[in-house]
Amino acid sequence: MDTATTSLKKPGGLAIQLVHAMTEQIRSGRLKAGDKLPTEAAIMKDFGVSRTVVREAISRLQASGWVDTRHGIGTFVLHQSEHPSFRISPEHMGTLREVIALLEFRISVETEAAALAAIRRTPENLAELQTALRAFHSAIEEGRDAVAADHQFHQEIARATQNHHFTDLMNSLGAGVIPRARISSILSSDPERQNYLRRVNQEHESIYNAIAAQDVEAARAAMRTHLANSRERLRKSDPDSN
Amino acid sequence: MDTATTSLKKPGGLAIQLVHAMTEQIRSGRLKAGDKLPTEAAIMKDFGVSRTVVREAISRLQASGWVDTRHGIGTFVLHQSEHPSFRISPEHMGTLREVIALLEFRISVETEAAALAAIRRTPENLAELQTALRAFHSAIEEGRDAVAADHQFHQEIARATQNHHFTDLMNSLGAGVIPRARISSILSSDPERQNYLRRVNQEHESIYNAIAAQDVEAARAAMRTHLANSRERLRKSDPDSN
DNA sequence: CCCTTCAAGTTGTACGATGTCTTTTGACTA
DNA sequence: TAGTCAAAAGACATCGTACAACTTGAAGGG
Repeated sequence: MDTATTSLKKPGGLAIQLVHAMTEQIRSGRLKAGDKLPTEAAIMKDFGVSRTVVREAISRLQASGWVDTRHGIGTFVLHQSEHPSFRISPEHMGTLREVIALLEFRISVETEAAALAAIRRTPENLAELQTALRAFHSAIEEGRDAVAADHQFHQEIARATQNHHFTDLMNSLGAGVIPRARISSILSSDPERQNYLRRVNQEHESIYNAIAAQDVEAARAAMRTHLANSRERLRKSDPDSN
Repeated sequence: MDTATTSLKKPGGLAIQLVHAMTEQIRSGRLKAGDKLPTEAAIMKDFGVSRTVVREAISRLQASGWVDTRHGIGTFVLHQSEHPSFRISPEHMGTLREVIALLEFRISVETEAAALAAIRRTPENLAELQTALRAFHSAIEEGRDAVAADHQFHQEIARATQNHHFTDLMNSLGAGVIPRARISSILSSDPERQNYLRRVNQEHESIYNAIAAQDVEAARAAMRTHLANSRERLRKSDPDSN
């Protein structure tokens, strides 16, 4: 009952097969970078499938970066450039020096994110920020872990920029990069730890207030202060490392 | 107001917009891993688009690894890997708005990178920067493609920070994000293009001089000026986009 | 109670029609 | 003759309908 007219079986659907067929044509060199693909109508006839399938296949090729389609002109093969992915691996966070380097990197991204957030934050963003702020505060007072709320706060600032690159980056960093998660063992005594976290909370509130007031420079400064303070607190906790 | 009035604006195609809307729902947590997406019919109604658009959007989400569809059952959100890698997918570079968003992100990273480079650059870094600068200059004068040299310059600044996170990020962005690669078709006339590139070269030299002089604030300002100018040049080339 | 069959729901594919964008062409004007 | 602009043609974008394939779960018969 298998209409094995052409060849292979049915891995998934016609669109998938078509994607494979076309990527193979590109890989093999029959279609070089810059070449124009046949029109959708031509592909329909060549492979004996409907326009729906052709369009879905091309759509996937676009999503994968193989081709680029221009309205009213055609679809073209792109130069296959490698886009190595950027990721923070936990193995790189072994030394204090590495944690500080990451903090330095976060300063660059998050100070600007705070500035943009101050301009563009929506009322919804403010509400989410306040939620994270409250969660952080109650976590401190009740002695619970505040790392998740901390990360949530920073992530919501990224979202308030309305620029998904900031969100994506914060997302890729994850909650594991919150330095406090690592030094909780250093600050052993409970009062000292609470005092430390209250200072952090205060810095968060300063950031929030600047964003709420749409004060760009204040937001930038408050975020830089916050992260720079984090860096110094780390340095102080282990002076012989640097 | 969550129903049909979730209407969207102009950029790209409806499918792209739908992809963004859905990825945002996943990112924000409204759709968690394992959740079932609404049926295609429901999405059609929610967003007021045809099934063609819905299917194309879902197809792209599949290609990007966000969701998985099972015939006769539905589409489900996949659990993202714990440390999602940060990656600029060509899918996101389709519209001018997206290119500008990326430029905005680069401003945040590279202004700080320039500042750090001004402090920490080694003589070797300076030599590499000058090499890139010369390559850029000669490429302009000889009418060759200057994109590679441009990217090289920015990458070398990242390296001069002595913080591998900046290098890694610039590496992941790749040369494909140099806006000029996309607007070369816009600036068709050769004199106009050369004039444009000479301005860029001049801005690069300002950055280099500040870094060479170890003037932190000047480096920061020069880089911000350079990227902000790039953004404005883009905006001017297509004013109705914003 | 188990097995079969069927119905409903959902995704997969096909086809035709219309809208929009770009390039080309050709008539019209200076 | 040369330049300009509008119409036409080619190609992608979106829409709507119809039907096929697949899964699940419930009804029905043994």
